[in-house]
Amino acid sequence: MATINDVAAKAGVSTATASRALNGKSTVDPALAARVLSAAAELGYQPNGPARNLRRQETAVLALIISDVENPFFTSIARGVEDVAQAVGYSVVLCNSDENPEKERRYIDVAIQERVAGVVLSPTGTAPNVDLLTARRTPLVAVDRPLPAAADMVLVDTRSAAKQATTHLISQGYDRIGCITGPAGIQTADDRLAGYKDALRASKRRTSARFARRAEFRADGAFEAAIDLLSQPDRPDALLVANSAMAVGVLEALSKLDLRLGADVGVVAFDDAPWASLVDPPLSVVSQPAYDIGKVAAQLLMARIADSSLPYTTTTLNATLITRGSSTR
Amino acid sequence: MATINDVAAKAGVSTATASRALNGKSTVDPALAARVLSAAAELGYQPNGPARNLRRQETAVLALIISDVENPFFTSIARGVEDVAQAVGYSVVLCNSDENPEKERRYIDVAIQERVAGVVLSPTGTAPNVDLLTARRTPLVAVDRPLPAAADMVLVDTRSAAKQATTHLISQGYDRIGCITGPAGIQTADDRLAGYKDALRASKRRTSARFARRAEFRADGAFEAAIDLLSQPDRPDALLVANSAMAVGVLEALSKLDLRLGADVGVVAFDDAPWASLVDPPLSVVSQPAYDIGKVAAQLLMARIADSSLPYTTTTLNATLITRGSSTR
DNA sequence: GCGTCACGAGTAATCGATTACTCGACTCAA
DNA sequence: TTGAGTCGAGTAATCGATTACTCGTGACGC
Repeated sequence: MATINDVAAKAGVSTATASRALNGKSTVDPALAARVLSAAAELGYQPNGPARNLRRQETAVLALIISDVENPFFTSIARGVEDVAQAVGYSVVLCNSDENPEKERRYIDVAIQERVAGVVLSPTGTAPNVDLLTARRTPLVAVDRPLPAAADMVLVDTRSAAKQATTHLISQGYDRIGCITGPAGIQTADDRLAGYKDALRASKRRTSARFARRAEFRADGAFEAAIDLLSQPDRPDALLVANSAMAVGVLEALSKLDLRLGADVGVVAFDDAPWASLVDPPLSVVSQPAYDIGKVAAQLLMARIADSSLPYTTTTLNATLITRGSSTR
Repeated sequence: MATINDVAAKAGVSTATASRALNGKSTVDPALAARVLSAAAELGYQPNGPARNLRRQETAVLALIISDVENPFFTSIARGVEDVAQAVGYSVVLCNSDENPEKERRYIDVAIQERVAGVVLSPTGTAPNVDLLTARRTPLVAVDRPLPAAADMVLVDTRSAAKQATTHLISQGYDRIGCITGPAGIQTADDRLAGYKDALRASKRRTSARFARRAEFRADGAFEAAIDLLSQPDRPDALLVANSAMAVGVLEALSKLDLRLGADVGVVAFDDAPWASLVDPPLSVVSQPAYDIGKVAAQLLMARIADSSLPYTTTTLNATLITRGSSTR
């Protein structure tokens, strides 16, 4: 593969001049620069990234480590990050930690080793993973879930959204409201449960552990949980569901138990999936501004890359409740 | 950030020995190796990727360039690629070309510059983009869509699946069958249309351009197309839809036009989305083995990285028709 | 007892691009 | 005419890790 030396030789200049010409630096005779450029084109020269990065001690690559590529919420974030990054000439590499702290650590290691310019992370692991980054002053923005560490964060007011959704269910006349949320320790899962309890408490209802269940953020776990909840003698008559994959499981459970969505069991789920309005009745959802999360995160990251002394900020975006038929009797 | 020299100095050995110890090479006194390892741990040493890659002239990173991160079909492929890569110690970086040849080229450039070990590509652009890779003998596997170039490919027998799905609709008594597929020039879109026509021809029906529409592989385009098709005086009584995002648009159109799924308009869509069985009646689909595509692609890529002289192969996986209520009157 | 060999460890070259420093040529003003 | 200043281009150091080659030590065989 052609190197810059080959280009320089072919153009009859020194490597230094070739480098300057290729990078559009000020001080090169236009005639020489043209010779260099055409030599480069002829040879199909592509700069050697590792060599350049080694010398420059910096890269124009951002790592985006998300906890689930198959979750549309995270892929929307990805799109937001990417749009911003592209606009300023950065590339984004997406890594899938799969809610697995070990995989997360591996990708953080890769990010550090490749000396990426910055990292956007939806943290699944615990503090030690993140410390690897902060210890090296790698610019970092956490999305979706807060971090104890010193870092910028972009979050959603998920707790109050959960409260609002639950209050909505109460106002619609549902009485025994349950909640299916994600694993303990995942902040968003805990927040949604907390918001749910906030609403019950605010309306002077007793919160009962019998009506709350946890499962992986997936359809099958939610299915089991819903079957379990809805098979109780005094089953819940409404459910708050913590994301759209879980909503699939819940709706399957309703259908299996022959319960009517809305009429028998009201449902509000987090994440406005494209299919939400296709089910009958249409599904009420809490819509999260995923794309904006990514966008804001990328902007914060770019700012911090430019100036590492910036104070750390936490941006909280609003989720909005979209009521449809599934939360009305 | 600590370098290998710092580690060597701290352990009181030469950099060469430090390097050998850190890489677990044979010929190092265990005592020295232990000193090196503990020095490295103490300093929080992380190798400098660019330096290592520069010297080694190779990386343990695969690039996966897909045309739409928000399409579950592609994220399933991603998961397949990643599982295989992880198992053999490679990392995967995901790049989103967004069906945009220009973005695709940019990411291919990045892949070349970073000297990734190999590329898995769902090609959206035209030949020149890919030539950049083949000219440099970068191992390449094309997925989902064929490539004129010399490369391994992993495809789906999408044409015959489309034929089979259409034949199924015919056998269910639908008479005027339409097709909503993706943009011209995208092979899978063309194949699905071709398979659809194959079936019509095989049953001695006239294929009519009036019943075929193209749109972006998205819900909104398919919505328009469906509205358009179904507003005709002698509207189709069944539709073959080229992917699950489009299916969302089609179902929205049905609902808007007050047509009953199945009874008024039979539908079979490509991709078995998790929500397909939640709509009423459940949606019949052509299920593609996305995860396996990714898995096979990664295996082929690893094989070619190990031995570049391997003959090029094309693997065609089978899609399976899953009939549910939406294709029965 | 001496030469050979094996082995562990160090020295220094190397990967390719960038850039500090240097050098020569030329301009312009005194 | 000459010295200061400017500008363009080349030389070589540098980034950090790997590794070919070299060197010294000690074991072993003849």
